[in-house]
This record gives sequence, structure tokens and C-alpha cells, in this order.
Amino acid sequence: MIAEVHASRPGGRTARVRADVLAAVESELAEHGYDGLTIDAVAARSGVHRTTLYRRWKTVPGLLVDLLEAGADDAWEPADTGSLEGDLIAVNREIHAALTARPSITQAVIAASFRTAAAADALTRFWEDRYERTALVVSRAVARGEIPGGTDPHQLLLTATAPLYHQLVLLRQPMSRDQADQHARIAAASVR
Amino acid sequence: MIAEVHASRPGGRTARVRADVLAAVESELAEHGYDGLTIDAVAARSGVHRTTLYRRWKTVPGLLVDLLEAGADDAWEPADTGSLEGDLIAVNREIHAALTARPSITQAVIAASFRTAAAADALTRFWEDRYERTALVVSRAVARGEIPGGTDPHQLLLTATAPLYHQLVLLRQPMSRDQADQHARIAAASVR
DNA sequence: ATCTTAACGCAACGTTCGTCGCATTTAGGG
DNA sequence: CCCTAAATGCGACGAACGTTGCGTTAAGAT
Repeated sequence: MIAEVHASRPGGRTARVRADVLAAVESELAEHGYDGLTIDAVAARSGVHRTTLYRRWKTVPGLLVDLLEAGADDAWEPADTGSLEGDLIAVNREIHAALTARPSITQAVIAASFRTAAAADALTRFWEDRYERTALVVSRAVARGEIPGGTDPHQLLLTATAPLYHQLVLLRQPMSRDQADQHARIAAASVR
Repeated sequence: MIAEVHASRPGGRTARVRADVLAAVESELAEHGYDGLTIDAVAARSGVHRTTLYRRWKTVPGLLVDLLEAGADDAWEPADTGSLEGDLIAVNREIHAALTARPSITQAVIAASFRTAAAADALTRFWEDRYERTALVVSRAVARGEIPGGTDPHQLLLTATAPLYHQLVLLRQPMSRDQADQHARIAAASVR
């Protein structure tokens, strides 16, 4: 998620317009949720003309994609708690917080990903990047001799994190933080 | 998912219209995917008037909801293979097949559930029903003495099935049937 | 067979959506 | 400071969407 360095004219007004628009997207999202998020509403709130939004962002999902990329934390890496189980619990708590926040930007972007291919691609890239970085907790555990070297990082992370997404996003039912912790423990125990 | 028994006039023409429409929805879905699924296209293909579709089904997600309910198998129950692991593998293979089919009705309904509350509710009810029935594999395992009595069925099923949904639906990446089996084994082992 | 009325067909309407051509502003370079 | 072109503002347009009023058909009751 590198910021667009080769933009032909990223200066003053353009940057200000982008900031205004993304701020409006966030506010609109907070007030009316994803369904109330429309190009016209964002245009009205931001003071930027409809046509400009259609030209630069094309669609509502496009706006959310940009919001996602603008907020991408390039320095993110999983916490090091000293044990595999502790690391997985920390990861799951982050996911749990992101999915239960109201409004949840993550939930909104997921919804958007079912509308346009561009949003789906952006989200896939984002998650690929995150899971790749999170694989660090597995290699650290291997280095500590906690788990065997042949362990598949992705399978392990899937076991730990998938239940949160499934329960909170698809099944649309509550999940306590304790339950989230518990799934991290199950995953950690599965590779011992 | 009981068929609407108290419909005031479900007879001949009305039933025929519904059958024509749902058939058209399925065909249209197969050819153009969810994005190409529009009220007008379904009306044209089915020979039923636009207005009728708007009156009875309101929205495109509404059409998919009805398709889901029409295809609901009220007799469904999980296969009995004689072991918890075998049962979970069987369940996961069904889910795997449903999510990798092309076109996948399940994937389409999931996409629809992010558009209208009615679709989200219908899907939630459907899954609640399925997971409740699938809990049978857990009670059978308890009866066989395979696992302790205090086992939480939902947590176990979540561990087994969530990775499939997450990988195939949200992460939008492939998963082999062997990997699906593997997650069933991990779940089975987690309660031993 | 007749009647009632729910369900459907039909045409027209207003709204929202996304696009286009053109004028205006302004960032960034000479 | 001036010049060029990218970015934005503006108004209008056509198409798609969803709704409404009214006439017609036919299911189900008497």
C-alpha cells in the first residue's frame, strides 16, 4: 500500500479535495452506515462537485478503497508477547476490535467488496499483506522451538482468525472477546 | 423454512408466476453472475411484468431470498459416518462444494445479504437452522464417548467450518478439498 | 354458473444515477 | 511573472430505477 508517488499533480487543491472527500465519507459512514453512503451525499457534505467524485473515484466502493489505502498502516506488525498463544490472542483481539467497532470501517469495506471488483481486489491485497506479516508470529514460535518447523503459517492463522470473521461478519452474531481468545488457544494447541 | 401456508391466494397462476420467476433468476445468475442480475432482465426472461416483480419481491436480494427459501431442504441432516472426524469432514465437503460451485448460489446469497436487511436476516436464519441441525454430530460423538459432555457444539463447528468461508468468500483465494478436510481434523482434535 | 377480489398486466410518471461538453481555476514549471 | 495543462466546477442530458393509477384476468368462494 505505497502512496501514489507518481501522481501527476498531487499538490495543494487536489490533496485538499481528497482530504475533504475522505473526511466526508467517514462522517457519512458513521451517521448513516454503508447503505446511506451515496456519491451525492458525499459531494454535498464535502462541498466537492459530483462530477469530480465520479471522475476520480468512480463508485462508492471506490471511495472506501481509497479510505482503506489512506489509512493503511505500513509499519504494522504483530505484537511479540513471548509465546505463540499470546501472539495469536493479541492478533485476535485486534480483529475483534475492528469488527465490533461501530461503525466498523472493516465491515463497510467488506460490504463494498461484494459490489465492485476493484474493491474486492483492494481488500484481497490488504489481507494478503496482513496475513503475510502475521506469519511472523509463526516463524518466531518455530525459532523458539515451540512448534515444528514444517508448520503451515496460513493454515494456523486461518484456524485462529476465521471463526471471528465468520461469526461476526457472515453469521452476524455476537462473539465475546473471551471466545475470540479461546479460538486463538485452539489454534495454538493444534500445532503442538 | 416452512412454505407460506397462509398465503391468501397461492393457486394456479400465482404459483406458476413464482416458478417462472425463480427459474429465470437461476438462469440469469448462471449466465451473468450476481452483478448482471437485474429486475428488468428477470422480468424479460420470465415473461412476467416488471411491476409484478417489484410488488412481490421488491428488490434483487428479495428474489435471491425467495430462491433460497424455495430450495431449503427441510429434511437435511448431517451424514452419520460413525466418527466425529468423519462427520465433520463430510460437513466440510458439502460446504466446500457449495462455495466452489460455479455459479455458487451460496456466494450470490452472501453478496445479497450485504445489500438489504431482509436478505441478511434470511441468511442468518438459514445458517442458524443449519448449525443447529449440525450440532447433532457433536451430541452423537458425546453419546459414543468420543468427547466430553461439556463440549460447546457451536465453537467446535465454527473451528471446523469457518476457515472454508473465510478463505473462499472473504479472502477470495482457493482452498483444496484436502485442506478443507484438514480443518475438520483440526477441529475434531481440539476437543479430544 | 355467478360473484368477489387478489394477483397481474400495462403505461406513464418522477427520481436517481452516471456521463458528457465546456468553462474556470490552479498547481507546477519555465 | 507568465504559460501550460491537469484538476475541478457547472449545467444538461439519457438511461436505468422504482412507483403509481387503472384496467384486466382468473382463483376461490357461494
